[in-house]
Amino acid sequence: MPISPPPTIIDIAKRAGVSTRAVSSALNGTGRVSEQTRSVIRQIAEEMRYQPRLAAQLMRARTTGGVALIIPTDQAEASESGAHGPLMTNFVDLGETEGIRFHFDFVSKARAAHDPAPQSFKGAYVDGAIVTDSMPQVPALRDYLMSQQRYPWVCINEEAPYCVLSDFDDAAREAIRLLIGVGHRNIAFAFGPLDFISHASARSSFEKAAREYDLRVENESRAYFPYKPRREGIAEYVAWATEVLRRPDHPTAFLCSDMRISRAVIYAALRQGLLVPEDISVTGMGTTGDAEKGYPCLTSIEPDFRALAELSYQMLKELIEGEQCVQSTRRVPGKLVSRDSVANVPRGMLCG
Amino acid sequence: MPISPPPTIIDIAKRAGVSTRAVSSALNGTGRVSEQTRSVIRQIAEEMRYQPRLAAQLMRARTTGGVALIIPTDQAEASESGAHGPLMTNFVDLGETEGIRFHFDFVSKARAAHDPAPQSFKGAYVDGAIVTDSMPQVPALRDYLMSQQRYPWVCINEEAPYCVLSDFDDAAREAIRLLIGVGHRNIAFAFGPLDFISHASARSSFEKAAREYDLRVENESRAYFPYKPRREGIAEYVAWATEVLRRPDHPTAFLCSDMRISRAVIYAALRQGLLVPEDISVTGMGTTGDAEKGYPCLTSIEPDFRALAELSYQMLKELIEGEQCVQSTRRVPGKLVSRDSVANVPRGMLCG
DNA sequence: CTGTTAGCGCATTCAG
DNA sequence: CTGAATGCGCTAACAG
Repeated sequence: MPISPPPTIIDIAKRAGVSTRAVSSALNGTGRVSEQTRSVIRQIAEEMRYQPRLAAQLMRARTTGGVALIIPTDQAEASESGAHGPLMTNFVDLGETEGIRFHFDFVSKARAAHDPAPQSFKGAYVDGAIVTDSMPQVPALRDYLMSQQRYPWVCINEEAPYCVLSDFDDAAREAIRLLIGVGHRNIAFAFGPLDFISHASARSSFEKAAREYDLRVENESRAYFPYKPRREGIAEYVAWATEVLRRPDHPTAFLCSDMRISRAVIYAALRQGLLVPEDISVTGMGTTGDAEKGYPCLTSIEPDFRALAELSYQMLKELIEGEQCVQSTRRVPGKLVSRDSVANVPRGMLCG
Repeated sequence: MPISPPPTIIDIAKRAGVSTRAVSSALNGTGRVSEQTRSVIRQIAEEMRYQPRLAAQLMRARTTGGVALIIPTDQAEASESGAHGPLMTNFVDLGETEGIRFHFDFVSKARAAHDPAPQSFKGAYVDGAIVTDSMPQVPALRDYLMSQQRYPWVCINEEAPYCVLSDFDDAAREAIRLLIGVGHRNIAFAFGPLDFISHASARSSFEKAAREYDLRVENESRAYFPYKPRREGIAEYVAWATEVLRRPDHPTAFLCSDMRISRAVIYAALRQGLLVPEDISVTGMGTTGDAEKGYPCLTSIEPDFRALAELSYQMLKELIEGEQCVQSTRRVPGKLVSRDSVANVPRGMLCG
């Protein structure tokens, strides 16, 4: 049997012997309808499995109730930033509680090069956009966003006219306090590419905290790794960590701004017979998923994705609704979560 | 200045001094318009930055040109299945080349419990759906999909009336041939929860290949791990691997159906002074991202996400367009990709 | 061959 | 509570 076309309010109106206006009122709670007819109409709508057509609603409405979540992605490193997963699921949650349609819109470097306008800005079915980080990878997109006026947008973890940024100051302090508390004095820092705001911000937070706690970090114990795709990066991290750990007075703890660097350090340590966390402590930075995808699970600093999502949406909402001027950049503190990669400094290495 | 509303074909028609029909024809290549007026109209549309309103197009069209990619997700383990990333980016690519709107629709266990109909089935803005695996986590969704008639759907890596499944037979053979080729004879198997089709299918592929190559796998060298969330799982893997590796005649290679198990084995080995890959070889199964997010990068079996996406879309297209009966379940071979976790069996352990 | 007119589709809402 | 108008892109039917 051919599937009958979806019912419209007209079908319902006929069946109920009322006008379409009555149906609309009854279902949306607008206008005036008697409780009597309202419940009859509801009943019938239920039976016929009525669902309003989004297209028809969008035709009428001046505002769409939709928000694009724009995710710049270079196909090659699609899976590298573990942040997209948690961000998306948090936006899904938010969409459910706030009743808005989030439209996930991946824009690839290749596409942006020949047409920088994101797909979701094309059909007039969103009111604005939230843009996730990793924009340095897709510069054309940024230029386009700045140049257009129609859609308000706010950035997550990226400087922009309106943005919300992770703040790692507290978490960095906490991490260093934790390490000092269990006896570590000789600590190494390792950072990912500083043109990514998360790494740059982690660095400044760590350096600030180190100063506050009078921690001396040797220059040889500081590393800055440029961007390398995938495996190449890791090989470099391992080489560095191996080198550092060969020194007789090597550090007993490593603070890293990237999970892969952390993993590389652990690997390098283990290969020289140094156990983690018994001999060497390591912390990471990134998502829960990445922290728990290997062993030992990493004590690490994590962005507060929930808050990032909520705040960015709040800002966007203000921008969409109001002439109201909102605070243009906000910060949300990251948090340190303790797992299994930090322990007391070994007896033999205690100094003072 | 207030932003002027987006232009419509009416605005263009006025500006060009023609009818709206002419504009529509010119822009869509339907009907007949002289090259003359066509280029004039195109010019004007360009200048005015005209974009057709999706809502208006959808109103008229009987088919929407949209496809939902339904991703069942339990918030808690959102980041666990690394497959979502590669799948999504492949669908984005596909959407660009095929000119279809893919609508990513995450459905959480919680939501499905009180309303099993996916959001994307509500407003009549897609023609059908592709459903990714991990459905066992959200059983209500499956029941709903089976019960409804309106939208055709095809499953990826999950048994269903229409589905496309990864086939690891060839890759498993290749993996075992690789290991045997470099001298391994004493091999262990470790599998994740068998109620996930990927693990179950990996198991049968490995067992089949083992028989073909006359490989004897001791019963103590086989492990089946039930589903445990996150860290708990890993601790168990490590305990098992540690135990196995303590045996004097321990295996020299581990074939695992999950990257986390692989990582746990490597960790356990390293802690007992066994190097990977020099002393112990390990393979994994999963995504490129997970294989390269730690060290050593894992030689592993990977689903062919590109083909999975393409085939599932082809099938769905046939279902949407045709009364045509399509082949109802198709298989796409996974592939073995060599990285750094497999090497020659150590001299001392060579047998025969 | 080139073009126009007159609806269609459907949920919402203003004026009765 | 009802009738009719609105929003906009598409297309069958018709005219020059």
